[in-house]
Parts: sequence; C-alpha cells; structure tokens
Amino acid sequence: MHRSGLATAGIATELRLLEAAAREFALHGFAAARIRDIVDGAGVNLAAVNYHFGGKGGLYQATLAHLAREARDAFPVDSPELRAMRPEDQFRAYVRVMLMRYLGQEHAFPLSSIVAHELLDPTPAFGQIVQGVSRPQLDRLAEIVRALLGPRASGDDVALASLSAASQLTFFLFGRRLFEAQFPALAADPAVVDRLAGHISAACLAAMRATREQLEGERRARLTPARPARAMAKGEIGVDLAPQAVLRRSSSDSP
Amino acid sequence: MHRSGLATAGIATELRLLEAAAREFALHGFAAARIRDIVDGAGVNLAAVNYHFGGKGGLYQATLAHLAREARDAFPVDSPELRAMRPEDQFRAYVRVMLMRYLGQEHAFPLSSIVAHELLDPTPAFGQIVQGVSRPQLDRLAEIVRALLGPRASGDDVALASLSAASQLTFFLFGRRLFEAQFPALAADPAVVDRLAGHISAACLAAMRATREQLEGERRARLTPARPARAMAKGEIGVDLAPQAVLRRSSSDSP
DNA sequence: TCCCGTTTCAAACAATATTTTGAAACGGCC
DNA sequence: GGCCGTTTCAAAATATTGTTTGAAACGGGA
Repeated sequence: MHRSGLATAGIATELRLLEAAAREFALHGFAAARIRDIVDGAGVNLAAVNYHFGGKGGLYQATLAHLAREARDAFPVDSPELRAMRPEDQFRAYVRVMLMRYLGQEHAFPLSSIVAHELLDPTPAFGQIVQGVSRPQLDRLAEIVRALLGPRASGDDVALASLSAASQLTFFLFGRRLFEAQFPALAADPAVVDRLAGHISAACLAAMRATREQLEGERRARLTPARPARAMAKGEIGVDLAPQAVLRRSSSDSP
Repeated sequence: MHRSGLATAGIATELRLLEAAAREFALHGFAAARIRDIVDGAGVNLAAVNYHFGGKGGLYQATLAHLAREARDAFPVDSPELRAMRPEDQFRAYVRVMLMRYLGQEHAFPLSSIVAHELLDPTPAFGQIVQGVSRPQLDRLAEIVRALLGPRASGDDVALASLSAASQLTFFLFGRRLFEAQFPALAADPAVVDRLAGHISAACLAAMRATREQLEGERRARLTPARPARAMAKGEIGVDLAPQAVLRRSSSDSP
C-alpha cells in the first residue's frame, strides 16, 4: 500500500503523471492513449502508473478528477460578478469563456478534449463526465437563455435556443482542425476568439430576440394569459467525479 | 497475390468486411478499432483482412473509399433539382440532409463518424478526408450562404455565416450522445430531424437576413458603390480517396 | 475425375501494451 | 551510521492485438 501517514515525496511524480496523462488522454482518448507515452511525457518510470494509480484506468479516473478540480478554478462560467451583469452580457461572457477553453491556447483545455472523446466513444466514465462537466455548463447556459427569452418561453424554446448556442461553441472543440484547415484566414487572426465571440454572441442574441418578439407578439395577438416561468434548476459549476471503476472496453478489471 | 483475372467468390467476403469495418471504425476510430471485432462482425476469418486488404491500414483506406462512393449516391447535397430551388429552400434542404446523416438512423452515417474521429485524433488519412468529404460539403454550404447574403457580403461574412450553420449541424454528429442525454424529450420525438431542421433553418436564415440587411443598409447609408460578387469555387460533392499509405501513429509500415 | 488458382481456416507468430516483480535508492528519524 | 517505510527503477511476465503461415476447402474448366 502507498501513501500512509505523511508522504513527502512522490506527489511530484503523481502531479507530473496527471499532467502528462491529461495531455495524452486529451489527444487520443482513453483507449488509444498509451501509458508508455504518458510516462515518457512525465519523465517518470513506467511502473509509476501502477504504483501510484493502480493502472491505466485508475490514472484516467484520477486525471478526470484532477482536471475537474482545475476547471472549477480557471474558466468559471458562473460567479457572483457574472450574475450581476445583464443577461445579454452574461451570455457574451459565457460564449467567450467557452471559446477560450477551446481555442485560447495551442491545445484545447484537456478536460474539454476528453469530454469530446467520451462523446464519440464512451468509456464507463461517460455518465460521470456528462453529469459532472457538461450538465452544469448546459444548465448554466439554459438559465441565461431563459432570462433572455423571457417568461413566455417554453422548455422546448429554451432547449432549442440553448442547443443552437452550445452547438456553435462546441464546434470549435470538435472541429478545430477543420476550422483551421478550411478557414485559415480567420483562424490565423490573433484575435480569433474575440471575433468569433462577437459574431456568435450577436447571431444568437439576434435569434433569441426574434424568438422572444414572436412569443410575445403571439401573446398580444391571441390575448393568452402569460404562463408562469418554470422554476430553474440551479446550475452549479461543481464537478466531483468520485473514483469508480472505469476501464477498457470489455475486459476484466481489478476491483 | 490475390484477385487476378476473374475472381468470382471472395467479393462477398470483401463486402462483408467493408461493412463491418465501417461500423467498427465509425464507433472507435482507426487506432482503437480492433480487427478481431471487425472479422467477428463480418463473420469471416481473421486472416481475411490481410488476404484481401493487406492489413488494418489497407482495410481502413478501402473502407473510406467504399463509404465515399456510397455517400455520393445517398445523401446528396447537390443536384440539378436542388439548384433549381430558391436559395432559402436550398439551405433548408442542406440542413435537412445533414441532420439525416447524423440523426436519421440509429447510428450516424459511418463516414461522418469516421470524419469525426479523424478531426479529434487524425491519422495520415486526415488530409484526404477533409479534402474529399468535408471540403465539398462546406463549399456547397458557402455557395448557398453567399446567395443568401447577397453581393455585398465579404469572404469573411460568408465564412462566419457558414461556420454558424455548419456548427449547428455538426453538433449532432459529435454531440449526439450529449443531446440524447440532456434533451431526452426532444431527442425522443419521432420527428426530431424535422423539428431541428426547422429550428436551425429558421435561426440561420433569420441571422443571415439580418446580416444582409445590415450590409445593404450600410451601403445605402454610406453610398458606397456595390462591389462585384467574387466568383465562387464550384462545390462538387465528388470524393475520391485514392489509396495511399495510412497507418498507425508512428510506426513502421509495409510499402 | 483431376488439376489448379483462389479463398478460407485454425494455429502460430510477432509486435505492442500493460502489469508485476524484486531489488536498489531515497529520506527522515533513532 | 543504521533502520524502515516509501518511492523509483530496469527487467521480466502477461495480455492484447496485428500479421503470417501452411494446409485444407472450394469451384470452374480440361
């Protein structure tokens, strides 16, 4: 057993491993990632993975938890300051944060890339990931959208508008390579994120404004009494990702 | 050597392999696909892959070519009939066809899923794929968008609007699982494709109409002479994907 | 029927990846 | 310094996956 009372060393190794693992899993996903590449990237011995994390699956779990912790801190899509803004500006801020995650650096934020891989080719961690990472983001977005669409918007109205916004953002996670290959002029612009954020925010806000006008025009036209807005589920950013068995596609696994 | 003069049998085996390979590569991508699973799915012997296609890489190439051929026939995004429509309806048709590819059946059209994997974790076939599959689609879209935005639209205007539309569509390729998990009510609707197509078409057309009005309003306001529309590159749907070395991440490979 | 090229097959093989092992190195503490 | 739990390491054992092999089955002509 390891890490009993006060372990001094070794946590440096663990950290290096977690960071290298984040890179590798982000690039290739769980199945195609190779632990030899991870330990090489971390500059640690091959056996360290099993010693510290019990195996590839354990390392994956730990990496998810580590990244989730990290995401809570950087890239906030919720905070008291944000909530103090007008809904339009909350929306603009949300768009911008998401684009930063995807396009802000040479590589997307690793957790985002891992989510992408999970969506394409899920591991047993899929449920955890959706609940812990995607869901809070989408809930937060839906909350903003609801405020923008006004009290007459139905659940489906909110869902569709959220979907439109979310999809225009996640494109730059999944399709970043396509974007760079097909729109080199745009992609090379040092202010890509700002331009895209401006465009996407404007397009979505315009579409939502149109929807709202239509909804309220309908109301005036039909003289229907306003339905009360449904209570909104609180959108937390928190992520836990407690360890749980997660492994290879169909093989045996340690308890 | 195989398949000399007139090979009668064996092409059934090849077809079964190509179809099973399409499923497997679509699910897991090249690296994570296992040829044992492919031959099981095809109900053929393990050695058949090497006998007929020379190896995993050869099978991947052949699968891409096979699927590209298939895509040319089903799911057309271009045809004389389509071109006879008004731009708005061409756009609606384009949106609908793409959603059908992604959501129309239990699984997305395999070539689309393979493109998705290539975008996340490219193999050497990436260039081919983008050129042969994504590019023609995006070119066709850009053509329609240009018609909708009118002669005053700049290249960037067209690019941004195309991007908005494309991203709302590709979301349902990459994020299908997320969509189904987070919007179960919408996803369960037997007419999802129609509802989404209607919503997305309407949202995009509204946004583009707004852009056009702004562009033309600017013109009137500034009394600037109209620039001529740039000639548009012809957007073909054709795909070739001629065989070429395609293989594992960094290892040696047969000629 | 027999011949012969083609295709299939089970089994062996080779290459790649993951996990385990046992010994050595480290670091605080007596 | 010498002990002891922790951590590292190179090497070996396993497991998994891709490729090869040699023999057998097939099927259309001579």
